[in-house]
Amino acid sequence: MRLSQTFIKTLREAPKDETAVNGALLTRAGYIHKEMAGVYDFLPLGLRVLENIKNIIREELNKIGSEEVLMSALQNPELWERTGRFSDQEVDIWFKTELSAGGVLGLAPTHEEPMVNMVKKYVSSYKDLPFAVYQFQNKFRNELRAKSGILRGREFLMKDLYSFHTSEEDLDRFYAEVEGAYERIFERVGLGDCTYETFASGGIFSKFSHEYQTILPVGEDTIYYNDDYSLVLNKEVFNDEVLAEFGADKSGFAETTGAEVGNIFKLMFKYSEPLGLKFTDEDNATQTVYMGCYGIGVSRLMGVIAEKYADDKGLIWPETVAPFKYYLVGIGEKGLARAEEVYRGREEEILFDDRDARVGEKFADSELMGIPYRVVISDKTLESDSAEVTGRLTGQTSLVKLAELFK
RNA sequence: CAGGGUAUGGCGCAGUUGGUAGCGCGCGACAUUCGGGAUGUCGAGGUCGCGGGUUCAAGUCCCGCUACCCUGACCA
Repeated sequence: MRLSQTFIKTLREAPKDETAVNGALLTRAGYIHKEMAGVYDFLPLGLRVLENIKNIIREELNKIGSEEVLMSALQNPELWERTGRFSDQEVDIWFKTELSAGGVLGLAPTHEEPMVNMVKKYVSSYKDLPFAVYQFQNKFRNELRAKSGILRGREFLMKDLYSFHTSEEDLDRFYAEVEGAYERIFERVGLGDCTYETFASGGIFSKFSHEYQTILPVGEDTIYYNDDYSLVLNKEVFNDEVLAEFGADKSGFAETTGAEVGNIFKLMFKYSEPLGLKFTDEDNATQTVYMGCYGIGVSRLMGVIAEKYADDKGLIWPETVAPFKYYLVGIGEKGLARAEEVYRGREEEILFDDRDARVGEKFADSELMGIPYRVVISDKTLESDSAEVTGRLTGQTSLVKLAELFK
């Protein structure tokens, strides 16, 4: 991508309504644009990061045999009334809207009901099970207070996966596979060493759920961990009774804050029962489908990575999610001409700063945007037929022969 | 939702005792520059969140509203 052709411009100062690190930097660097509290647009660079994260998630979920779909945001109240979840008393974060001909619709805060309802049409025998379906979709939640940039929005991108089984054993089997996939996902996006599977309240349908918490100062959850992080618990289940189950007590645990980037549940019959998702087993008996659901807050994940990897100069994207791998700067007539040649054919991995601007500004922007490698070609570097490559994370510079630049 | 705070050119800010707005960045033109957001000259751009009120006169005082931020609560 050529910087001269994008409509984005970086800002020296963050708007004063963006105080969170992720919101301030992502806005300054031109990744996101705020529409209103908790509602953001993703600009070309931001969308690329989002897509990179999505692709990592997609790869790992496909690997464990789940299928991607895309469901609607508009919801039919009748369906949700069957589980009692359309009531504002039961679920107090609904956005509701009206049909012009009369009648209410909801904007989906999650998708258990429509997913079960959709799947019902295709499931009748044990031979149809198991399977798992997921989507990347914008969720709408009427939060009382949106905050912290894209960490907690009213409209946000979520990956939600649902699995369907003939037995609890099979549900457990798949649940473990998801745990493995999640571990790989967080590892790949660069949060592997600070994200922990955490025990949290499972609500009324299971003893625990698992949350994936990334240790982060601005995280909203309070979590407790032991010496080697082998046991991490959300504050909501950090009590003597629960600890006893793990043969532990409160001593030896330290407190910190985390951002919930994922959450997985064994739903069992919570939705399949009221919505009538049944199957016929080998003995011709009618049984209820076992379910699990597994979420990842994709846009929040992007915000968490931005928070985690940043310094006083700006963002520092891990290569796996960076919008571009290289930030190319040509200096002087020869340097510029050579940069043009280098750029050609690599438009997808190079962000070419071909603007008529001074190098200082270009360098500052490359750092603000957090592109992993800055490549500079100038008279000086051309003397040795090389380019200067500087790592954003390390700050280290080295001369690399042009012929070996991308090897 | 409770408490606190803020609303003035695209962004960040200033505006004294009420007398129809000023700075930095950014933007346009020209010139000199050109490996760390350069310098100079000229120029465009706001009627001060919205609605009412007081007054000869309101960004500035009064009333109401809205939006946004922070802390907490909430988070199915």
